[in-house]
Amino acid sequence: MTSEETLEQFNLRKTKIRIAVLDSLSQSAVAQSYSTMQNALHEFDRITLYRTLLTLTEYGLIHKAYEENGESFYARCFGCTGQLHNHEHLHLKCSSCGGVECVEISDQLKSSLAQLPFQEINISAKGACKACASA
Amino acid sequence: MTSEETLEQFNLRKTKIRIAVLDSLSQSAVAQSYSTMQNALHEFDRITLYRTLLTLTEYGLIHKAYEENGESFYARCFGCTGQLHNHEHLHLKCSSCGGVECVEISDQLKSSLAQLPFQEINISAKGACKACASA
DNA sequence: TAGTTTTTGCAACATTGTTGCATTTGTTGC
DNA sequence: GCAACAAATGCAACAATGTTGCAAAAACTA
Ligand SMILES: [Mn+2]
Ligand SMILES: [Mn+2]
Ligand SMILES: [Zn+2]
Ligand SMILES: [Zn+2]
Repeated sequence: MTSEETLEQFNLRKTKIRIAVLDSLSQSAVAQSYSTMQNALHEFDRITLYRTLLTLTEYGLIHKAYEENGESFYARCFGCTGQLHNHEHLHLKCSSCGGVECVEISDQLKSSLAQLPFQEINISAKGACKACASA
Repeated sequence: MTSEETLEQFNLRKTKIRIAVLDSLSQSAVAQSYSTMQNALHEFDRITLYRTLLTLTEYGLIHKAYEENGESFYARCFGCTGQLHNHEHLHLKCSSCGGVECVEISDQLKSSLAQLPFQEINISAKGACKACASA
């Protein structure tokens, strides 16, 4: 599904920056930092980017995968809603390249997490990302 | 063990702000935000607080329990080192009062986490904290 | 207590978060 | 396509935090 179709489906106006952000995150294998996106989308105002990220997060189209020292990383969501955000994966911050990626987790871990009486459970970890581990 | 004794044990100089920070976090049942600590310790410079938190974190005496929208919460560590930080608990951000607390996790979840090939695994969740849930 | 090392306080700057408001853009009905 | 309306954008403005350099002060050691 294209980014335009996705926005339509969620009754969101199809604006340039929303399409650009969704396109960018959909094509990216890793999460993107706010500053990276700001550089890539420098034709847009940073406040507009800020509000775009808020809106897309609110509607469950993207999620903040990681935040450390004021640096936030965003990734495309698949099957999330604004209400329920229990990602069935963890967020790995690579100690080598600094990148952030979403990593699948075991069924055992999933079921352990499912028993917790909380919402928006988020696991983050540090280690070598796929690219750096295989290099 | 007093904060002074702890600092001594780690070969850290016993400065006023380090003692104050350790005292404050040791007595607190919940994690404290940077701004809360800054207000409480307003007799110290904020950069000094910033560096104090860095140092105490580096030595494994405290840990950043939660960070969101640039707001960081710190809590006392028990049995951590600067190297190994796999907390066997999760960090709950209360949707009601906004506080952050460290919450024990099940043995099953612990063992699931132990199988992950990563370091510094951190689980955060949102929900009602102990105080707000019982109110 | 004197000398050495570390820490602090302050200046300085960058980045990000956040809101208000006028202008522009997207959508809908004609 | 065009007008009208609602929503989003761009810009100003400000607060908060992150980060480094450096001189003065404090902590430690002999
Ligand atoms: Mn993710
Ligand atoms: Mn904790
Ligand atoms: Zn990597
Ligand atoms: Zn609470």
